Amino acid sequence: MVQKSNKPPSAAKMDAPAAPKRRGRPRAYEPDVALGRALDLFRRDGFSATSLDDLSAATGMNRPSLYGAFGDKRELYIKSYQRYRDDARTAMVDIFRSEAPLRERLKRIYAIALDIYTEGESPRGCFTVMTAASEAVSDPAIRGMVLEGFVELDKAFATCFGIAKERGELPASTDATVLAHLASATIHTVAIRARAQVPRKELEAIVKGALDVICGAK
Amino acid sequence: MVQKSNKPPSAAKMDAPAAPKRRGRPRAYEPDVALGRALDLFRRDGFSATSLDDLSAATGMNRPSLYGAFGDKRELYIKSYQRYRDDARTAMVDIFRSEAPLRERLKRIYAIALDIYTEGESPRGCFTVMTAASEAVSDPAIRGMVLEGFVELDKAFATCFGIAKERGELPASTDATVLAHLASATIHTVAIRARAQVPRKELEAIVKGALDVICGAK
DNA sequence: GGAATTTAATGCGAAATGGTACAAAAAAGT
DNA sequence: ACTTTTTTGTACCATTTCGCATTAAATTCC
Repeated sequence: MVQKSNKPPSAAKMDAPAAPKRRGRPRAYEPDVALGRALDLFRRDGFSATSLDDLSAATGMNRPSLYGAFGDKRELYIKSYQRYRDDARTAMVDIFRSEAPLRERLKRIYAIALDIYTEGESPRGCFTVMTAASEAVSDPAIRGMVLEGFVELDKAFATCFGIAKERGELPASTDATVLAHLASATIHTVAIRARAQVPRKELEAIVKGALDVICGAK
Repeated sequence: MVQKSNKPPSAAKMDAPAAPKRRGRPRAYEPDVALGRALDLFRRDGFSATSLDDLSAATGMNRPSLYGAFGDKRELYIKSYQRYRDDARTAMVDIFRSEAPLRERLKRIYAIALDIYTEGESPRGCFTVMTAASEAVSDPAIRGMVLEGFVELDKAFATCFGIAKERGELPASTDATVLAHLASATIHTVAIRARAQVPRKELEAIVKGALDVICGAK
């Protein structure tokens, strides 16, 4: 029941608040790394195929601690999904805002997406797609998060293309929303294919083809 | 435990082989409609959230009968998936082969896809996407089927675009494979979004935009 | 009508599941 | 030293899960 911290907490607070001197017995786990482990499991097996025993083993926390720290299985799933989204967002937001030319920005976005989708050996893929496909979508709160994820990505791409239009990188006649949907579709198709373990080379080829159509053949 | 046959078996043998006079007690279920019900359940809840009790209730067959007819849960899932694919294929194959102009053919293909993805009220979506996202992809046989589904769709689109090129509907410089991947990506993105209950109108708008890019704005 | 055969129906059982009660442990406050 | 507070660890409970063994029913063949 001990947590080996090989993977650093992605949202590690660099400014440790100087040990707030909590009152009772100290925690034997670090919430950040525990949540990361839970996320890995949920991502591999989905919501209902992941048992609390599995989660307990993976996080190094026993069941009651898990419960106390994150709530029940559903809440833990939601928190895992939020964490996943936060990580993905922080990995991409700088690139979306960068000054680089359009094609370069898009290339970097897709490179990061492929990193996320293909890391590790067992089926990974995209948690949003996993969640959408799960029975958990019948939960309105979870479905809301998924929808939010879709529009967030669509918007990011849309503003990206809007800026490119202003810069003259795209003809003035182009519809930024349409291109954004195509760009999201490309994200989605590689996400699903990655889940089925299509090799990264093929995914990169699909991305390249999409970029040729979107930005104009290089 | 009785099967109400409101939904006709999609693969109904029109030529009933004149009652082959089976030997023992007659079946109380019709395998085709039972498989259809199982398919509906798996599609709604995924593999592991669907219990044999659920399946038994939905099919009107008790557990041992289910077992005898289709094998264990995994086999039933696989057969459901095969059935889904067969239905989808037969719904689309004629359109892929039709003589209609490119854009018309594509419009019909996507219309059928949206029919499949949005029918019913509870989350439906695409079984291939569901399966890919499920923990079942770690099963090599199932993963194989999913991959097969991807290439089948890619190929169908690719030959579609190849023919369009020969007909002069597309510039000779277009890469049929690249467009095929884009067309598949559009299928995938609407499949996922449909699962999250994005209204059909929005899905149709996404499809229209993609068609404008693929075939040239109308 | 009776044997053979195929299916239905009941229900059992071992394991797993999500969740919790409760006592022991480890720290800080007094 | 002793109380208070927080967390851990064990064990448990009720329910669900998958799979099967067994018996009862319905039909054909002889």
